[in-house]
Amino acid sequence: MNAEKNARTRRKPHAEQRKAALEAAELIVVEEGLSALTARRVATETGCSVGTLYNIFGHLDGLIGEVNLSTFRQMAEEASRTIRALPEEAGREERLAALARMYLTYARTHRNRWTAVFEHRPQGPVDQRIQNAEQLLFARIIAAAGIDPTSANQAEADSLRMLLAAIHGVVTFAINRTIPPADAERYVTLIVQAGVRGYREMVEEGLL
Amino acid sequence: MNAEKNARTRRKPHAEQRKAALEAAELIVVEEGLSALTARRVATETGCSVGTLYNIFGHLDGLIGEVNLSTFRQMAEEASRTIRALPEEAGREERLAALARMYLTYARTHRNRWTAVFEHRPQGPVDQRIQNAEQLLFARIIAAAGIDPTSANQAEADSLRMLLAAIHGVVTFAINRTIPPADAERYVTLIVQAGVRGYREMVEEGLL
DNA sequence: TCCATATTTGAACGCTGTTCATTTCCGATC
DNA sequence: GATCGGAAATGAACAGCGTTCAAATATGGA
Repeated sequence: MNAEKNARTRRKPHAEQRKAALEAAELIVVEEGLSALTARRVATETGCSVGTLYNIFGHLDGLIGEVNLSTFRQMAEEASRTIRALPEEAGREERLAALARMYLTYARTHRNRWTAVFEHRPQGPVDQRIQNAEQLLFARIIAAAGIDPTSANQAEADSLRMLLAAIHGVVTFAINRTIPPADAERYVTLIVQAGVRGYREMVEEGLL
Repeated sequence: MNAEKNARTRRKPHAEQRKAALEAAELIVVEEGLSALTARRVATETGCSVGTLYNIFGHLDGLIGEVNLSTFRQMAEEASRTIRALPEEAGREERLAALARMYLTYARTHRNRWTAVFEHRPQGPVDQRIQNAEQLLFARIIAAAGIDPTSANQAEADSLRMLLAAIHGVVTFAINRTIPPADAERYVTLIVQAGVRGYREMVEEGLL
């Protein structure tokens, strides 16, 4: 009767089912790609019914969203690791280049995971938690580049945003056009160098 | 009996059906996006049966491939137009910037068409004609940048390839993160400038 | 023990791409 | 004009998809 009491008393619903479904879903995506992820398949592998999955996640998009969220978190974690491994005296170019190579490496070694993030086009609005994870990742990169996020110099943050988009493009092509690994890594590094230096030069010329 | 004679005599099979199906498919993609493209739908709208479509195109991938091929040709045509409109004395940076803006504009004004090209992941090997169309487009850009394709300086062609990948990344983000149009155009131009200038600087420093 | 409610279930719906036995068509031959 | 044979068109059928929801089940509280 008392909803509050029920909520307190009742053991957290869906907890184990949710966890099991997520693990199964991640395994499927990692091993066979997003297109292999199916409600019936996850249900079978977790030993529950499709109906239960829909009770938990609402739509399949919800389940896919969870997988992609965990991918974003993995990438944010990798980014932290990369930044920590950087020598104290590393400059902006070096720091960004390391992050760019990390992004490329992540995409290559977690190909299906990484691909799933961009293959998935959710019908409804994007989950707030995914947007948060995305922003967190970006914030870490901003910080690693030595840019004050509250800085009045918005142009600096903008140019970094472009640089990330550019790197994403190169990684995308590297992933599905099978550029040789060594080349791709060199390319990504070059893009960072060209971007940072081109930006610096343009600032010096008063173009920005 | 005589196959050769039959082939000569018989009116070209599937000709009108093929044309009608293609037109219907393009209209659907343009107006509602790739996900609305359905074998039954095309069949209904062209007044034939699904079976006939499969006789003509083999798989739905074949039909989608045709739509994307025509998109590539449109882009190649736009590229030619852009290059022709360029002043004779325009330098590499200006020429590439114009092409990059054209790419962005095309993606924005033919959003569904452009998106379909990258949403579609064919099962089998990519159609040779699409690869040709892609190469033609790239060749035109190479030429517009004033690079001799047979040049021994492979580094120059490579750096251009990277630049295109980078621009593609920026356009991708511009398309589905809704960056304001004016900003996106500026970004793309900046990427070209940064890329060309960064490359030049690196050559001067002997890094390349 | 019994009840009310929360949870799980899986058959069913409408959709998809794809197949293929059948029918329909049409040019060549008599 | 009739007949024939192979090419072309057909659409019901199949397996699979995401999704729904009435019915079955499980469970905490009295």
